[in-house]
Amino acid sequence: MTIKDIARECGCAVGTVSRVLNNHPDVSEKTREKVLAVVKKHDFILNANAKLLKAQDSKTIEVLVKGTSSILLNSLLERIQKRMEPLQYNASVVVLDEYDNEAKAANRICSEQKPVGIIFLGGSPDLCKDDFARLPLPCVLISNEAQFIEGTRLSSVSTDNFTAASHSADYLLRMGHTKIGVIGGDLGGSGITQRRYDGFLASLTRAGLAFDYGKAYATSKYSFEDGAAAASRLMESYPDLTAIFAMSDVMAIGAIRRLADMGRKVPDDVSVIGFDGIPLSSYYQPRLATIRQETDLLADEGLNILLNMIERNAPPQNKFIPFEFISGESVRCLA
Amino acid sequence: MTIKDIARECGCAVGTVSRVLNNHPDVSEKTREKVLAVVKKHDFILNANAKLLKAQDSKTIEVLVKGTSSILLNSLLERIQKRMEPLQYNASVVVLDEYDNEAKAANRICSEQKPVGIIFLGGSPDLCKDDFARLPLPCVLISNEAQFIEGTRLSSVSTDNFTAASHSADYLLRMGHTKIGVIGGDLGGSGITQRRYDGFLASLTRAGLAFDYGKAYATSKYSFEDGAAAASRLMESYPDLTAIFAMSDVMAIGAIRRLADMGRKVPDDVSVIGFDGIPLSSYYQPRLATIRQETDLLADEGLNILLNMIERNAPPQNKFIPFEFISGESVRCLA
DNA sequence: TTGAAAGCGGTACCAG
DNA sequence: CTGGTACCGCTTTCAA
Repeated sequence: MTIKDIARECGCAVGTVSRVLNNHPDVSEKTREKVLAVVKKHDFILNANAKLLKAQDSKTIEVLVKGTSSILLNSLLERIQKRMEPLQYNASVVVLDEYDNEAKAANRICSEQKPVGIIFLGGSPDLCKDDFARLPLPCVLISNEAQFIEGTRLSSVSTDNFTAASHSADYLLRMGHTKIGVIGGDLGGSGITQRRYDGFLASLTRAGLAFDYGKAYATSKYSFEDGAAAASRLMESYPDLTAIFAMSDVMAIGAIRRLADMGRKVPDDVSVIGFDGIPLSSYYQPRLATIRQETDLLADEGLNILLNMIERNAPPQNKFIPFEFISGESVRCLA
Repeated sequence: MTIKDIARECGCAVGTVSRVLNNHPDVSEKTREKVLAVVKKHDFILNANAKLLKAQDSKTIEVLVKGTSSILLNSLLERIQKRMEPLQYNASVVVLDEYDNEAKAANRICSEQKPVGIIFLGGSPDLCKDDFARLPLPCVLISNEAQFIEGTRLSSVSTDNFTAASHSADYLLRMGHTKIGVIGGDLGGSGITQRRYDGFLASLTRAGLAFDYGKAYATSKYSFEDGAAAASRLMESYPDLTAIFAMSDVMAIGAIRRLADMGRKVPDDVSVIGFDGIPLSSYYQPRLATIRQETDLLADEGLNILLNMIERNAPPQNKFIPFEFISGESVRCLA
């Protein structure tokens, strides 16, 4: 079933059918109705491949998601889809594997889908600045900071990870904790992990405390299981710690569970603080102390910036959106 | 940058470049090398739109995911992608909104992407049997039961929801609970919710107990928040219940948290049992009693069945995979 | 082994 | 307002 078949059945030319299906105004009402009737009858839909092959620009905004596993990404995605709905653009979501290069993928998608803009969710963009720099269209990174990538039409909206982490650390210090362990991702690069670590360290330094990376830092992936394992290692290398700063809620919860299994109750014996503010954090027992990232705001701002770049040719922009500290029930005051 | 540009630069015809890029054997080694060099130099990639427009069949298996929000779906998706990697097929993932018709979408994708098979994750297929019936290629539903859809090349792999729910109910009964509330989705249709409800009821009936739907059933969506709200309603309509059967772990956790806030401790005051066996269930406090669905097995079996249909023209097949009951810490024995 | 050319299903321009 | 037609980038058949 092609546009040709429809045209034949309507007794008109393919061009006419195309015009009807694309809502062009220059078609007589009579013809339009006839065509629509036949189209409906067959449930006909235009072949997107042919359409894109021809098109110079589609009204599509591409959303590139890297790693579906994160709860955060899912809520961002949901919000973006909802916000795009009433707009003249349509969203196309592409899910990338954890390990493939999002900028390369973006370049390919550009030439194929011809989107008017791209939204990046997740991933760690420092890996491939060059590929990012090559992108010829408006892009926005959501939840990753892009301040460091230059020479592109690349914006970003994110939480101020440095300040937020520093805020959490200050809270722990204020509650009388000085022996603090950290559970986080791999350091290095300009990723989120490093920013959070820097913020944490800055607070400790300001308070005149040293941080012994070797005994007080445990590396963990983004999973309950890994968070739990990291907690075990931490308790071994740093048995007298009184608080743990985890770089995600998921790690924090893995840690809390493991601590409980080791007979250490949170917050009575050990305090734990998370990061992200996922819904679960307020449904866990105990409720997690954490940094709530306003995912809806992140998504909205990201979209706004992108639309500004697309429609008004606005320059790239790197924006922080405010975070909220939730004190929860997982930190005990030693003072 | 098109195949024409490459051809010009190589001093050969487009057909030759195409043959090289598709690994056809009938190209001289010399020509092949020259073409590949130029291709590499420009990082050239074929335009997928043009390719698909032309192609009769792609070696693509389409994965249609409905509703990203579910943790279960994400782990299924991950597993499927991993398993497909070494195969001759490539996976293409399409994420659908909660509310659009997956069978219609599948029909469109069929004519556009020309996949060799489709995997459906999530959604409730009873809505549109006709559209499913129209699908002209091997399909498999994972985690949904498709026993009832006829006249299609439609297979399914799922947990035996009826038996599993019945098993949970029996467990509660054996622990001395007779006043049991239920938190679940909308009933009706042949969806998972109804199957679980039927299984639950069957056990109660077998034990000679009546179930008062009006006071003992609270409807909830798949979220912590809704599970919590449902728990509130349930405690109001059925204050003296001693156990709650929740149709998902997420609902169960929402309920447990709300019960705690109402001063009812789980399992001391109220017992709660979940369903799904998501990773969180064993990291929550208390650990959840639940039905563990073997997601990896679900994914593997689904893929196997699909491949059998594609490659050996095997008939559709509806398969249950075994589940595991986890007793956890959220149910108290009254006996 | 290679080149030339006919489509795949649309869109958009040009004439009428 | 409508029909005819040249392309979009690629694959594949047919000849050379």
